[in-house]
Amino acid sequence: MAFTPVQKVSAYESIVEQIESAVERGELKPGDRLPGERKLMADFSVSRATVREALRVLQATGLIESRPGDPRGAAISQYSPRLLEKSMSQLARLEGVSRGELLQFRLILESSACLLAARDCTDDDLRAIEQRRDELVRSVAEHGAERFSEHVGRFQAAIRSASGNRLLEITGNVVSGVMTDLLSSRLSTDADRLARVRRSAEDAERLVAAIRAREPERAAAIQVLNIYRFYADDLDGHERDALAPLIAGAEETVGSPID
Amino acid sequence: MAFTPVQKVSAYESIVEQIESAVERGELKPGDRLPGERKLMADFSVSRATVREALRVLQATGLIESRPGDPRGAAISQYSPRLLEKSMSQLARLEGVSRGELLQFRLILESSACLLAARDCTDDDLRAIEQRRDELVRSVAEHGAERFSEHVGRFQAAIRSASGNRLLEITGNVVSGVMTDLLSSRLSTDADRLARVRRSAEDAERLVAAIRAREPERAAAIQVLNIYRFYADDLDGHERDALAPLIAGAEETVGSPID
DNA sequence: CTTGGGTACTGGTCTGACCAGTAACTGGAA
DNA sequence: TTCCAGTTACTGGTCAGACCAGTACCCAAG
Repeated sequence: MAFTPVQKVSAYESIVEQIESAVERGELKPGDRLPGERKLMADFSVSRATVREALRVLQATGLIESRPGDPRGAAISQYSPRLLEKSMSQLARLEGVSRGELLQFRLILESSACLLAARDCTDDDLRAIEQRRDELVRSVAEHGAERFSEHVGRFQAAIRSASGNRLLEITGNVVSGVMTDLLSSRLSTDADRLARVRRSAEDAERLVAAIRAREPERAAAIQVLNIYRFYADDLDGHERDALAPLIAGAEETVGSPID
Repeated sequence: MAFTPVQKVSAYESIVEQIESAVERGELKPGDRLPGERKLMADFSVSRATVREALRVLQATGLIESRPGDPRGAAISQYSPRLLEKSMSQLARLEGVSRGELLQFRLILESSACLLAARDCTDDDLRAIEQRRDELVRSVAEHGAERFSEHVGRFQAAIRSASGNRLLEITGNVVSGVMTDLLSSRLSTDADRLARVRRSAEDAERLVAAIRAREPERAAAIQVLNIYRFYADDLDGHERDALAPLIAGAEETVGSPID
């Protein structure tokens, strides 16, 4: 006969669970209002401090939002990737994930996004991508490397969005954000950086051409090479080795204009 | 001249930020202890309720752990993918990500993991994979579909771990977990399920052979087909179309024993 | 050296209070 | 009738002080 460990659920945990499951079951939808803390305290028959701890947890996990003074009470939030961002950057930072691993993971995501985008993006998607590309190219021509990261971020985000897969899109956005965050301190010399930025802008044009021509493999390969070359100088030998095959494959594909 | 919006940080938020940044700066490492709540309340010169709300947030984001009665105070936790899991399943559930999207994303992750594992897993990794495969095959032979999901989960987790990329590993684990979670209710008939399970066990053997033979593309393709076929019946036509090209490519690769 | 209480603490919860801030109501001006 | 400003009744944020059940640790008895 097997016994199960007793599990004592604290009061605030129970409240969190009840509200969470109400949201999961769809009884509470984004925009809906929770009662005020004083009402909740009566409903759950606990003190206000306990209610507040539960609400804090729900707020920390991005499930609800509240503003002081608002008589309408806390609101169920629209989904936002904030928590995913936090947990990803936590993973990358605390778990000591190396820059090489981060880049490798990003290459996987970005190349997949390009592949999918080239295969089945809509005309609207394509227009959005081309607009971002124009802004990027113009910004590089006018301001050089200055506002590059902002524009290239938007350009690549448009591609991820065009992939049609929101998991891929959001995860890609997060990883890309974490990367620029973590590597922003390691800026190369201005001249070097400008050269990278110019090459990246050219790659953007090739990439859009490949997407427009519906050449998935080629689009993916261009993006892999583009991102890799942009960060390659920051890697050490070992990290570069781990990426070598991906890169080699990409170079081969890009080498052949139409395969 | 540009003004910046004033941002009023509440007391508990300020506490959270201070402790978080102490961890990020490495001043607090996993296992280290925070002072008790009464000490913290004096240090930050706030009331205990405020300290507790801050600690609740830190606990919800997985940064600290505490047990009632422990005179040593709360402890900085070892990293755990709990938060990532939570945010991923939140994304999949709340954002209304379709099963097709989820599967597509998983195929991307799993095939990449197989690719990397086949390319550069260590002998230890390989041994671990083969052990999981043996357990899986034996379980299917003895108990049929009964404990399949548990064993196949461990088998695939071993492959992800062998990929050498922890981001890929953890993300893959999470997505796979979310998927089994979300689809566990949709069980097919027993006979049908048994057939799927048997085919999956055979694929596992082929997959390990490909990894052992260091055939990355082949390994990736086998896994794509394996997972796709396992879930294909649950998809509708539209969802299947979105995956078609991935599958077609995989079938081609698997078709050629050594390419 | 082990072991069983005792003790001094912990975190979880409660009560009751004050404050700054917001939404909505109200009534008078246009 | 429309519009604006002051009022009001609430909100969430914070504080103080208290009690309880539970834990780690110490120390004395075996």
